[in-house]
Amino acid sequence: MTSPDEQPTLAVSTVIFTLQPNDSATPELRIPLVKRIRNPFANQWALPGGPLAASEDLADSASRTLRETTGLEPRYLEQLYAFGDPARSPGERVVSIVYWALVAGDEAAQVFDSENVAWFRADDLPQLAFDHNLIVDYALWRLRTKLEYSRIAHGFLGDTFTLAALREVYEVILQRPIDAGNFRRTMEASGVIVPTGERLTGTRHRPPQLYRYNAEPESQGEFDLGPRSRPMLTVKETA
Amino acid sequence: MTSPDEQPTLAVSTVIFTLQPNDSATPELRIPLVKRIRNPFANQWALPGGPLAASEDLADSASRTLRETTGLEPRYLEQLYAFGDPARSPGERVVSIVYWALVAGDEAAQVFDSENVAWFRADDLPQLAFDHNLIVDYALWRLRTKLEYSRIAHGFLGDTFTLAALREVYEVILQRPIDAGNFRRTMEASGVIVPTGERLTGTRHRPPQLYRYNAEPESQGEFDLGPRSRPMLTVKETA
DNA sequence: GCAAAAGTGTTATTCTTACACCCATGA
DNA sequence: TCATGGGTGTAAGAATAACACTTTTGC
Repeated sequence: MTSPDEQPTLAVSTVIFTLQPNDSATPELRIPLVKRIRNPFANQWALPGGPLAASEDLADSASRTLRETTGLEPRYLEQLYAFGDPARSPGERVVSIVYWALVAGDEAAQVFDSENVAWFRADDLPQLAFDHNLIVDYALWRLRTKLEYSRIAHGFLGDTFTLAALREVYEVILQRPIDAGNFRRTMEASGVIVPTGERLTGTRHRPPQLYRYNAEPESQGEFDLGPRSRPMLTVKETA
Repeated sequence: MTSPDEQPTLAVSTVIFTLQPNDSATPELRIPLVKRIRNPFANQWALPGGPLAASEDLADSASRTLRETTGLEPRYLEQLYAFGDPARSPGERVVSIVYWALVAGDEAAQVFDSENVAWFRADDLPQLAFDHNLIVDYALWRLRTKLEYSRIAHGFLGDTFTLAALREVYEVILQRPIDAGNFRRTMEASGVIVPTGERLTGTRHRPPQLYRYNAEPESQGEFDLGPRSRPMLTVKETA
């Protein structure tokens, strides 16, 4: 065990969500995990992360981990929780500050799938190292909760998207069907999305309008823990 | 500055809220601050807190700080945020994990008001050490936001209370009047409170019913980050 | 009786939800 | 023309909000 007066180690980990296209009609919510190569929990899967560099901001550390694991930039990034139970890591006191992030599904397709990095279905994880199962469950709860009152869903999508695609994000994450007509009206009234004027062709039905996320605020009453180096890394919303 | 490979220091601080009875009719939202006795920021006011002890849980550390500062036990305690900007503490890298807490107003009256601890109105603080003004603002935002959808208001009150007292908590924190009739119906329908059968006498009007907080769950869909040593220290609600 | 707050009733309005139905396109 | 979602209309029901009114106490 740790000697009594030793300083706890500080680590930053990230729960990275993506919606990956699938053979079955609906996409799946997936997260990337890395295989540990040393003890404790050698050979078990764990959240990507690592010790905090001496002069690195917390969000930057999460962002870097995300980039190193997936090769992608987060479309949404927010601090989740600090986990500090003295018994959560055998042999050493580790306090983990955990972030959660969204990346666009089409970009994430199969990037960086190596021996040591793999994507798992969020609702069907193996036994993970440390308390990481609990952490993912909490992140999932947070994602679902926040999706209902906030404007983060577009974080799973590209720059433009149809209303059907946006609705599908909600349906997959919340695991329930949503009335298409009501969804359209609610979204349009909220001002969160703006029609681009373009339409998506090539479908075998009426070509749907494409929308873009509305960067203008109306910032839903969120508290902005800025300033940060990049606007992407505030608590609330991304550019 | 810090040498590049030095481990950051970990501290735990707490924003402690109370509603203190006042000469003017309405109570005031106040928080205790401690005067720093050493650099950096010597002689400036700061949030109570300190370095994390080697085998102490994060919430326990917050709870201990609270007890040492106010002599009280928290009626509600929740993690707020981890602040880790590399520049937030001159000369040394400090990551602070901040909790926020509610204590009952009548208990907090004037306890531990010494040379080095004083209670300040939450909306009228002096310039604080570090980034503590930002932290308090965030905690205030969180308190106000959470009060609207959660069942934490009784954390400011004693074991039993009148509906008028509970409503006053909402009115003072949210800074707007609330319809007494609608408030009564909403609260009673929610099942959050239960009449004790007792009435409060000694007023110069009709004696109001006393209520007690309903410990039974209906746990508003909160995620319980337990187990902890004491139920008080979960993320959601207290016993 | 009067003041003051407790407690109840009632209605207008807004928000939510369900679902019917027409529209535009590819095949 | 048919199948398939895109997109619009509408009405019932629930939740919210505003406010009038009755009740019970102390003085």
